[in-house]
Amino acid sequence: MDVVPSELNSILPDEIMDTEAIVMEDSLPVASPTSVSMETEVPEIFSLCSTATSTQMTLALTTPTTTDSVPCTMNSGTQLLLTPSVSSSQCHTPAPAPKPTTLVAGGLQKLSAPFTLSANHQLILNKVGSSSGVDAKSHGTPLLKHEGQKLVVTTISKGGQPIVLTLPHTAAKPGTVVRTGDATVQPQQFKVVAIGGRTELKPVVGVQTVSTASQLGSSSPQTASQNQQLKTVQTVKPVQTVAVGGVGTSQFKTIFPLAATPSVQQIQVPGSRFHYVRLVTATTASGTAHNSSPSINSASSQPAKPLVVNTAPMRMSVPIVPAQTVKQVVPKPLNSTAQVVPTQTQQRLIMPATPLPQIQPNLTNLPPGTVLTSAPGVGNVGYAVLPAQYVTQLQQSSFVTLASSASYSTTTGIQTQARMPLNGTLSVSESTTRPRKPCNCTKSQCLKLYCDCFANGEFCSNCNCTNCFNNLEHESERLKAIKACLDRNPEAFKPKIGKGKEGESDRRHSKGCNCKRSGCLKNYCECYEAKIMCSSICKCVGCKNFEESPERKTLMHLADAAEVRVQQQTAAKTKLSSQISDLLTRTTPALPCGGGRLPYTFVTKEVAEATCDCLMEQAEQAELSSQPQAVAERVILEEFGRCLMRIISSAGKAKMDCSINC
DNA sequence: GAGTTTGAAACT
DNA sequence: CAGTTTCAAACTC
Repeated sequence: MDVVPSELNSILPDEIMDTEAIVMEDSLPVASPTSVSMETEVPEIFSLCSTATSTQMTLALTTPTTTDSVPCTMNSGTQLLLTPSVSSSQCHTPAPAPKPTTLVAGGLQKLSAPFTLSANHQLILNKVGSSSGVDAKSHGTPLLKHEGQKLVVTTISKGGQPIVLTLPHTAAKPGTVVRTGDATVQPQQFKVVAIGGRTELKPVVGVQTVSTASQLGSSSPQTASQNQQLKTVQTVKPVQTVAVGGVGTSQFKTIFPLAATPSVQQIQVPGSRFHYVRLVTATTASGTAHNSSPSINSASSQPAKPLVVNTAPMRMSVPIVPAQTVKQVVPKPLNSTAQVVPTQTQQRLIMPATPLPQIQPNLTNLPPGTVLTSAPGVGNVGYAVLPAQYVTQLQQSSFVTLASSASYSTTTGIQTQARMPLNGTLSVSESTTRPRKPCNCTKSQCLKLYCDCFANGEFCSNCNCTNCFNNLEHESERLKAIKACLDRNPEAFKPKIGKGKEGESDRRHSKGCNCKRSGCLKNYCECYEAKIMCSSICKCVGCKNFEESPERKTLMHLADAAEVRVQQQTAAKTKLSSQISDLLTRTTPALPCGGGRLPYTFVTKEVAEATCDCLMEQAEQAELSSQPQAVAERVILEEFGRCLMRIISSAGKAKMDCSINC
């Protein structure tokens, strides 16, 4: 079974091939958190076990703290449930225990399901009905045959190391987890790459097994499978379901099962904010897997509510290690809000329905049914590169839907359909929370690092650029551009502002600036723009952006003063607005018909004028009658009293009338 | 808003 | 690797 041609791997940046995130160790006891030696901050034990029945198997994700665990339950054929897990090695399904022969320590089971470890170190569990799979020995890889959901796990390691494997299965063949690779090797690092495809499965974590790998590497597939035992699976970090090396950023991994046939694998480039999505066509899986392939969505950082993922191709998102960087929108935990709604002809993932600040940008440019062509020269394998931000934006969109058409007839393309917010416009919140400015590129097609969007790993969205290729419609060009940038500078997409050396400022520019005329006190300077001081690695001339610089201090003071003024103005405006609002509230009848109006609200201009007229009339009469001033004043006051009485009487009458009428 | 300045990125 | 060109953002008027 051909999973991912090596030629495709060759296209991808080398970083993808790096394996640093997860250490795999063979001798760990089952589900023993304390014994885990992986490079984890908060180790989680992830156990995979199945029930004796064919209907359900459980993927239990546990952690010593139990706070971040997200157990997964995979229903045969149709659903994978992620449910909280407390214990570290228990199957969560209430089904009877598996056959004794497959039972291993901690309730885990041997792998009896077929799988394929491809030449490029991808482990595939296939829904292959027959046992005539690839000859494992001929490929130097083991093969297990299994009639369960197809599961693809890729190490992407050039070294080709162990992999992990998980798999659900039928009653006759209890779900199993397999580990491949040579167990005799030292603890190894490997990267679990996105799993996807029709039968997309999320590679949640690294996996540790107890099996001795020699069994796997040298024995026949069947033998290997019998000897394979799943021990533990670990995530690298609490919120992370896919271990990835390099400088991570707050990101999601997402699988876009965009077409019915091709599987999708997602790859995280260490240190890159791009998400590589690899489309894989399982040539041997055949269409039989279509309706029974489960999708596994890996654990999120949040305590998990059950997450039901349907078998239909869908998009899955997995949060990865949050990083130091910053410009990115904090990914929305996937925990409980994502749902998958399968349809006959389309697979839809309805994203969290909560009000979301970010909208996927360039899907606005995608007409429904946009086809993403396969990668040139790679046969029926297509791929796409998605920036993390984009993924995040997608996830945060209330209405984003990526769908694949079941009627899609070829295996060389991906059909995507984007559904935008109903109003088709960005919300206020989204516009205000947008982390970057729109670009204005005109000549670079937004495919060079001149473009901030591209440099930040984002698709252009609501930009003012012309002839923009930084979108899904030009994915192939975009991919080439990314590769070109990475060829020039492997760290091109890594954050420029990183940690400084010990003793230095916490943050400093990774390359330093080269300013010559700005004194590093204008935003031309990347250091100044990032609000950090120049460091020893800067090559700037006439730098004034250092700690004791009087110019810098002056600027800082001015900036502070300006900020204070802005704050004061804001506060004043807020206060005034509040007062006006309060005044309006007070002068607005609390009840219709004036029933609850305050007394003074009855003294309108007309009433006041009428009252004055009455008083003036009394004054004139007193004057005409030559009354003493004291008498005149008394008459006027008496008239004023009567006026007040009339006003009060009228108010009361109005209130009564209102009460009657209402 | 048009024109200028600036420095990173790209190119040679 | 250095010099030059291209580019888009920052800035000025």
